[in-house]
Amino acid sequence: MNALSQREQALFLLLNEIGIISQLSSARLERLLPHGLTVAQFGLLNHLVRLDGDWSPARLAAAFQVTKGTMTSTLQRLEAKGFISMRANPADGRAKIVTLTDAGRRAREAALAAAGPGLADLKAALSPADVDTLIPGLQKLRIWLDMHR
Amino acid sequence: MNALSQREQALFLLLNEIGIISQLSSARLERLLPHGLTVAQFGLLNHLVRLDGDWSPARLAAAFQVTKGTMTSTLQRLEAKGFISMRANPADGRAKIVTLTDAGRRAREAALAAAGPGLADLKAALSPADVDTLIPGLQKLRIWLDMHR
DNA sequence: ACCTTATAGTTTGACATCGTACTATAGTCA
DNA sequence: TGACTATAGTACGATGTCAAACTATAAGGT
Repeated sequence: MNALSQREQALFLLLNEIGIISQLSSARLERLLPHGLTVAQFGLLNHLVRLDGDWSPARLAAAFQVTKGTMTSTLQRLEAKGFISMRANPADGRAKIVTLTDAGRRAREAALAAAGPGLADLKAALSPADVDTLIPGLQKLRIWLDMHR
Repeated sequence: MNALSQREQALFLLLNEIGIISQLSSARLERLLPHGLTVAQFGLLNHLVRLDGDWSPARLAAAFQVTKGTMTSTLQRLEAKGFISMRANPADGRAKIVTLTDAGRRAREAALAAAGPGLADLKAALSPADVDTLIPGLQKLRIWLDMHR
């Protein structure tokens, strides 16, 4: 009936918790974001601000570990909002170059300011020690999953 | 420029890792499932098998922490596959009663058997101690998020 | 040069999810 | 009994996501 070992059950529980947290925290964050930004869009803006330089959609897809199709869609929506611009890569006829616009930079600032309080509330849920305990294990799991897909 | 304290940044990183793991592990599981079952559908079948009794869509939505609309949609797809049946609740004209069918029970068995190996592989990623370390903190976070939404 | 393979990006169809709005039934209370 | 409020379920539109199929360009090998 239950074909899972105890260890497998623990792993199952772990992934279950992670799924629920992901869902709840995304919904929570998204409600705070301005300009109708989604979590995916906000993440992309943050990435482009922090790691300046030229990014192709393919590199972005790899960085976020989503498919190219998913990245195409998110980039199109951000472009429609005027927060990024895309141009052809003169050195590679297949590729595009993604650039953050000034409006995108401002939107990211506003989003960060709006999201801050939501994150601050979370301090009540987890102590700094809790967070430090969780992060290494989760990174291990994330890296393993990334390498074995 | 970066309006987040160090602690907030750590929390942000934590939620980021959780989001990526959730995405990768769901995609991984879904590739293994038979009958075109999705993770959401599989979770629902598991729930109905383990916790026998009568469940309304509303109770299921609360248990899975999704909206009623989401649950309506998933239940309709499972019903179309013949894995659950729904009937009106004679004691409450608003409510429905969800029941697992025999085909649903068999599909869940098959799905569990198919998912087992994928979970077993994960043992290579995390030791039992790692899992035991992660679960309490994640539960704390999940419960807090659930209570504050 | 040509053929094969790899990579970049888009499109499409299916699903889960949210939030909002809506209908119908229950329950409460004056 | 009648009005207000709460709950159950559904519908809709938007978004993210995947997988698969497709086009276009690049790179390698013979």
